[in-house]
Formats: sequence, C-alpha cells, structure tokens
Amino acid sequence: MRIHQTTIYDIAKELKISKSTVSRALTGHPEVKSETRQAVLRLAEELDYQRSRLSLNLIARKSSLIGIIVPEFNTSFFPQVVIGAQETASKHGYNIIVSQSNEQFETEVENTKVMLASQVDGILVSVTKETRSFEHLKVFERKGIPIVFFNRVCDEMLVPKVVINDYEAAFGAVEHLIQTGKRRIAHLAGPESLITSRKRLKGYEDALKKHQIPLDESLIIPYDLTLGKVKAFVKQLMELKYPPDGLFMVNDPAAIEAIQTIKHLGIRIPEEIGIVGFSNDYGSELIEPSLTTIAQPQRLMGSTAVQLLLELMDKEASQWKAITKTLDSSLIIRNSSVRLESEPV
Amino acid sequence: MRIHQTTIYDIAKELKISKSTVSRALTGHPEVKSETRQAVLRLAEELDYQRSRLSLNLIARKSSLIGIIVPEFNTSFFPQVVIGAQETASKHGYNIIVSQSNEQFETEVENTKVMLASQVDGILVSVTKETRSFEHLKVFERKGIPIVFFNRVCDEMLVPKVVINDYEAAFGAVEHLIQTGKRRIAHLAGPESLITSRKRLKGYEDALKKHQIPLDESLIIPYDLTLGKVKAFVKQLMELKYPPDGLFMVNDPAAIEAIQTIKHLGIRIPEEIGIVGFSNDYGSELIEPSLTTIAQPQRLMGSTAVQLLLELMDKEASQWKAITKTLDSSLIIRNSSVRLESEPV
DNA sequence: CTGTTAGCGCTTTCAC
DNA sequence: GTGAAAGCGCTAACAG
Repeated sequence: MRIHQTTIYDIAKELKISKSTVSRALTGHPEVKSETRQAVLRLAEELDYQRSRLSLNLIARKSSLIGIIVPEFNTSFFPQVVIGAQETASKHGYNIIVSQSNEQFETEVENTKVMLASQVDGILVSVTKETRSFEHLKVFERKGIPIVFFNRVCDEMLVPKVVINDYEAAFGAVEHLIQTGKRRIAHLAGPESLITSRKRLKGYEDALKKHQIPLDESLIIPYDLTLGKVKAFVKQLMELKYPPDGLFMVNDPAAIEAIQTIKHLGIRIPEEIGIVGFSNDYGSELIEPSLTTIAQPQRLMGSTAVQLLLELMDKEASQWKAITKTLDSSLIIRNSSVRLESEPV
Repeated sequence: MRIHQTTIYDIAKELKISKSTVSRALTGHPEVKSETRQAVLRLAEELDYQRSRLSLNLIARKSSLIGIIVPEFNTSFFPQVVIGAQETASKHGYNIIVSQSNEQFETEVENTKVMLASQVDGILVSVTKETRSFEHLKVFERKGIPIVFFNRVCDEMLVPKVVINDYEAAFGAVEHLIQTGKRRIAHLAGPESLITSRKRLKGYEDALKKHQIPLDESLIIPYDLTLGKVKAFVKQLMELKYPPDGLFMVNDPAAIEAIQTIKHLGIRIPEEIGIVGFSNDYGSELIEPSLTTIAQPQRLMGSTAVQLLLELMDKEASQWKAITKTLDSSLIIRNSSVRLESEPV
C-alpha cells in the first residue's frame, strides 16, 4: 500500500498560494516572483515532492513507454540489443518494456496486444521465425504508433529498419573459406521467411560465383532453426559422395552443433573442413576449435532503433520513410577455419 | 503523431447517452439495460475503442509497472530471470521495465531514481558486486513501494527475498569432488559483500569439515569477479608446493577460464584436478572438458519474485515480512569432474 | 437503469 | 505575478 504522495496542492496549501503558481515555479516558468519560487522549491524538497508521471502522461496523452518485442532471449543477441535500446531510451525519458515471443507467432501476436493495451508510444520489433503475416504489426502503423524493425524485419511495411550487412558479411565469410583453399562449401540456410536468411544465402551464392565455383544444390540445406536437426543435416552432408570441405552456417548455435558432430565423426577441423558461423554468440569462443564467426554490433542496433523511433514520434504517420540503416559487422577469424597459434599462458 | 483515439465521450455522444453509462456498459457493471450495453459494445467495436490505461493509471494512482534492476546482462542468468518475471507480471496486468547496472554501484543508484520517477508499483532488485550501502533501496521501503530482492539480496532490509540454496549447492559440489577422490580442494571465492558468495564459501568449508579435510587458507582465493584475474589466480594455485587436485569456482565464467588456463599448463582434467563451477552458463556445456556445475531455476526465480511482490502490494508496508524463498538447484555432473562416456554420434 | 458531479495530479489558457 | 477554471479520459458516489 502506497504512502500518500505529496502533490502540488499540498505545497500550495502550505504556502497559501494557488497550485497554478506552484506548478509554474516547479516547471521553471519565467513569470514567477523569485521569492515565491524559492519558497516552493524549498518546501518541495522538504516534503520530498515528486512530480506525478501518471498525470503528466494523461495530459500529454503518452505513456513514456517504448515496447520491444524480441523472438527469443536464449542467445546473447537480443538481451544485448535490449540493453542498447534501454540506455538510449532512458536518456530521452522513456522506459522500455520487453516481451519475448518464444519464436512463436501466436505469442508475438499476443505481445503486440499487450503493447497496444499498455499504450506504448512506439514499438521496436524483431519477428519470430514463424511470422509470415504482418497484420498484427500493421495495426500500429494505422494507429499512428511509430514502429521500427530491427534484425528480423518486415519488407512489406514502409517503416524504418535497422539491420546488419548480412549479404556482405556472408559474402566475406564464404570468401574467407575460399581463401583458405576450400572449394566445396556447404551452407545451412535459415528459414526463407527471414530476410536475413535470404541475404546470407545470396552472399554465399555470389561469393562462390565470383570465384567460379559452381553452385551445388545438394550442398544447400534448408534449416528451420530447430537446433536438434543440425546433427542429422551435418551427417547427411559428410556422407555425400563428395563431402564438403567448407561449411557456412546461418548462425552460431548451429555452427557449434556442427563442430561437435564433425569432431565425433573423426573429421579434422579446419584441415578437412573449415567452418564459419554467424553472430559471435557466447559459446563461439569456447568451443574447440573456436568458431570463426561474424560479430554484430548488438547494442548499437538497439540504440539506433530507438533513435529512429524517436524521430518518427515527431512526424505524421504519412511522412514516415522506410529508411533502412545497415550496420557493419566484422569477421572474427578463429580456429575453425584457420589453424591459429594457440595463445600463450 | 498519434491519431485521435476514440474515447467513451465519443461513444456517448454518438449514442446520445452519458459517458457514465458508457463506462458502466464497458466495465460490465450489472445495472445497465442490455440493449444499451449491446449498442455501446457494438459501437465500441466499430470505432476500435480502447480503454485508456493512462487515465486508469491516474485514477488508481498506479503505473502498472514493475521495475527490475539487474547487475548485468552478459551471462544468461539475468535475461532468463527477466523472462520469468515478465511472463508472470504480464498475467497480472503489469509490465516490466528493465535496467541493468553494469556491476556499478553508481549506475544502480541512477537506476533506482529512474524507477522512482517512473512511479513503478514495485521493484525487483539484484544488487551489483560493488553495492555495500542500501540507502537508495531503503527509500522504496520508506515510500511504501514494495521491493523484493532476488539472487543478490540485502540482508539488512526486512523485505522478501528469493535465493537459491547456495550453501547446500556448494556443499554438494565440494562433496562431489571429495567423492571422486579429491582431497586438496581449492575455492575461488566471490566478493564478501555478496551473501551468495559467503554461503558458497561456508558450504565449501563445511563439506571439507564433514570429511575431516583440514582447511588450508592458501587454497581459498578471494576473487572480485574481474574475469581477467582468474588466469593469474589459477596459476598461483597450481604453482603451490602442494597444488590442489580439486577446484570449486564461485561461478561458471571463472570456471571456464580456469579450465582453459589449466589445459594450457598441461594438467589433465579431471584426472589431475577436478573442477566444478556454479550457474550452468551458456558455455559450460561447450567447453572441453564440459563443466560440472550447478543449475539454477532462473525463470522460476523471476516468477517467484513477482509473485511475492504482488502479495506485498496488497499490504501495508508495516506488515511486510522478510520471508526468504529458497529455490532448489541441481548439480550437473559433466567431464570436468568425472570422465564420462562421450556421447554417441 | 441512467445522468450529474466530483476528482485522480497536473498544465495551461484567460483574466485580473 | 498570480489565481480561477477547464480539461486530459475515466470511475464512482449520489441522486433520481
């Protein structure tokens, strides 16, 4: 049970002035006699007065809340994005409310409803792997509630997006494998529904093309991000008549799983097969051999998304532009693609 | 810019009735003629009416917000707790606003101010490793804002806490090492400021005592959670005249670092030294040898903390009780303490 | 069953 | 410079 909060009325009564004057003194309005202001300020301090966000929110018709919907919270990726978003939002007087969708479309839809009911002033979204319809998100557009996508974006909505250079990153990763002498490079490709997956696939294909390596469809395996399936996929690849000597995985968890499977098969990494992942997850540095992967600027992604959202808030929905901010990623070369010196103790 | 939201007044005007009636119809008040109710409901639907949380908040003098302050977001631990908290809070109509303190006391103090300014209805806290003064948190108690600690708690405040059975877990971990034949067991102990650290240390000591193993102070190393220092500490231990044959680490990141250091030294794990960590972090399963560690029910911790917080909300601050909920953890035995069969491919 | 009125805590015209 | 009054969107006590 909350103790009584002092209000401007308490201060006004005590000082025998009107609450309008108290309000003016408190908000730094110029037309207040400085003695009055001093008195108000002093008493406010003394009574531990705090302005009520609730009433300010009602007057301004805004909640000072930014919603963020993420598909999962298991890897290190989204928590880091949230931190970046939270820090930037906080600087601008907004709070972040988080909800995660468990990679389930239904949960995502539920979460948007919660956001709507909470009257968020804007929303940051990264969709689940299952999300194919975007009606639940278009609602925000229609209501004039700013929306910004990050990482897993929706192309059919004309709103800002923050992504990383998936295509270039994938291209670079595959080219790296080629430069280490690999020629038969396989790719575990993410769900087609995700644009990131498609871009990574395209990067893979174009890198091969550039180096005149013919595309072999049997080396491209569609993967729905169900980690449990990786082992079978990798075995399938390695049992081919001409097994791959390189492997570009759509994300790190899958790459780590692949490393373990391949080690069990008694195949040497990176000599017999070079492996590259994507994301620089927690485990990628720990696995043996350590995983060559692509690091993404998660926190920057979060803060950039908030920045774009804040810009939208000043505009009419009709003026929103579908700009896409592409952030740079970087290839981190470790032992799964090149045998490096082991670090000294 | 937000589009005009339909209000109960819009509906009232359209239907030529008073807004009280509309309100009653909408809230399911029994004393409304069913025709009137039907009409209101239909029109509300049609106009896509949504009740304004902002005004409800003002009337109820509550924000429907629960704040959660965590010391860090780098390991998997706190994100999982947040998810548990969020899911439970959501079921009860509350949203969670998160802020992390970067393990810095100053940031934690800042975060409490933000929470206060946001007028959270309650707050969940896990303190930083630097936190020794609790004045910034006692403010909540004084203001009658419910507060519940989890994981890293404050003993001097008489409010509910959710912890895991650190003592028993540590005891069990050390006993496990003893049962594998280890006798000289070292412990990298966390900061004394954290109760969890102290309990784990006590569990370590008592396990040794139970098995009549004399305590050797040189085997207990105070560690401030600065990961970079682990390597030197471990080397120091292994260069002792009688180096340890067992190692109980206060958390997993440190344990993982220890494994790497010990491998570099050419010492075999677990034969020459058995290692146990704490937390079952992301990497513990991936490192080689995989890490024996203690798994904690993070999500349960989050939801339990919210549950306790909700209970406090119904009571006067004077009636709050300092109950402590202790959740069970479980020892996960892996290869760093016992040479297990390697899993079949 | 329904309308009128007051009020949640604050800002903001409009007077004086 | 300051006060009175209206209003943000809604609920609830009080009449009728």
